[in-house]
Amino acid sequence: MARRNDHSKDELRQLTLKAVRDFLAIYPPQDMSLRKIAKLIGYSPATIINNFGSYGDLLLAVNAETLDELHALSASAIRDESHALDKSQALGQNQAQVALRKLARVYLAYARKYPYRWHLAFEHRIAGQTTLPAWQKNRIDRLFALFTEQLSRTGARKSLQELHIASRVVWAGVHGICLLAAGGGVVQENNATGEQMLDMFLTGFLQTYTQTTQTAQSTMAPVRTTIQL
Amino acid sequence: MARRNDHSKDELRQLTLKAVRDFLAIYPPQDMSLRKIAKLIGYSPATIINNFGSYGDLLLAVNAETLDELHALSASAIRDESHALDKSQALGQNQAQVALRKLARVYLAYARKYPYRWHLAFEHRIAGQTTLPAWQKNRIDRLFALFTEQLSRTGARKSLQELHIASRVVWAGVHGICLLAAGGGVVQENNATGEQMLDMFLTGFLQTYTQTTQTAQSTMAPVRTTIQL
DNA sequence: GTTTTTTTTAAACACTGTTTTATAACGTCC
DNA sequence: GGACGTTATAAAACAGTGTTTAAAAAAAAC
Repeated sequence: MARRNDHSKDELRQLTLKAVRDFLAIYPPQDMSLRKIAKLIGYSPATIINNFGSYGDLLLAVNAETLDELHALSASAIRDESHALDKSQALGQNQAQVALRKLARVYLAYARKYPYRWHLAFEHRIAGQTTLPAWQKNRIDRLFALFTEQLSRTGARKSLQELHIASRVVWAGVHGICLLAAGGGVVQENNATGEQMLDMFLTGFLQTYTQTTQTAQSTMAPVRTTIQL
Repeated sequence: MARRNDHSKDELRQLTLKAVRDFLAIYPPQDMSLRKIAKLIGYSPATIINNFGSYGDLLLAVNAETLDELHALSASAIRDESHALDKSQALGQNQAQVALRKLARVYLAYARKYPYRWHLAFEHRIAGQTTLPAWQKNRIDRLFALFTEQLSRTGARKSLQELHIASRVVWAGVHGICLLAAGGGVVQENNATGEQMLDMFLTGFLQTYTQTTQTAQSTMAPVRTTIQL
């Protein structure tokens, strides 16, 4: 009940975060609790709250780590394609497509290797928090930017708006496929491998995306603007 | 503390389910609790548990309703395209594509209209339950089947395996886009409308899917089979 | 050596889902 | 009609949750 000075404030932060990582390597998020983590690191629940603000903020900090790690892995995976000075435009276009495929693979591999942490980062909703803090939103945007960047290098002539939408579509597709392939959610898929699904998705999307011009794309009229249920 | 006989067993079930629906029309799932629902229907928490087995089973029952409703809306939305006796094969192929677009729109409209219930049905994981019961898995499969059925009518010559994968890809894409467009999750998108994203996704996918033959599809070699993190 | 500040926690609080136990009402039999 | 078993209901207890409060001990400042 008194100060121990075993660890500095930052050491204790890292210690806590590691405990959460270790826990989520074995057990799903819903089995985790503030008190269990406290017992794991040998401190009281109140100490963790003092350092992070709340249990929700602790989860937010873990998610920030996860997003950083995923971003770092993604950026490093496409560094070759991304940084190479293109000899020809055609080569650059191909490199962009290869890079997008690698991005997708990294996502899938990550979701498979750290399913609980991945799940927590993308699905968790802080209780009272209606909108997540800016520093967290920036991390999400940084992930989107990787897709946007490569899409802009495919050589397809698109408006900025279409590029923006396309990056969201690709991200959403990859994310949805990872949900199916990495399980953890309600829906789960065993017969089809994640790699097969990613390949089919990207092949289909990129083929049309790179060969359709801006106007031709928008002439594909929607069935109806909105559906009223 | 004694039997009241105000409602029959089944009436009480319906009463409880309606209370949950009403609650989730306003408040997110994480704000809901067994005790709040009990207070809402004027019964004790133990009564609900007696009728449903556990709080988790109650949520499962609500999710079953949600999946049934979504399936019914989907099936009814494509009934015209689906049941029309095709005069020509080309017409049938086009009808299939229109049907797939409608399916996607229904999903998006539903996710927007009932975001909390939609979210709960597809993301919620019952605490101790590692696999969900068969009657729930069947409901998911029935949703997939709607996509599979329409995809098989597009006229694309594919193997059963490819058809299976394609239906998962389309579902995953639609689901991912709904996650972005309907919010509720960590990631959220405001600049691009869900309709735009769905159109771009389906246009891209269907164009390649319907024009590529089985073998040509599989010649598109993957970058690497698996990525080691 | 005294005072102030900082770190830490035990205990209390208001919740949560679940189990146990008791009781009141119903249906059935005589 | 009265006794008996069954069924529905809930109050209370239980073990758990995140959070707040208050107190105490160690470190730092003077």
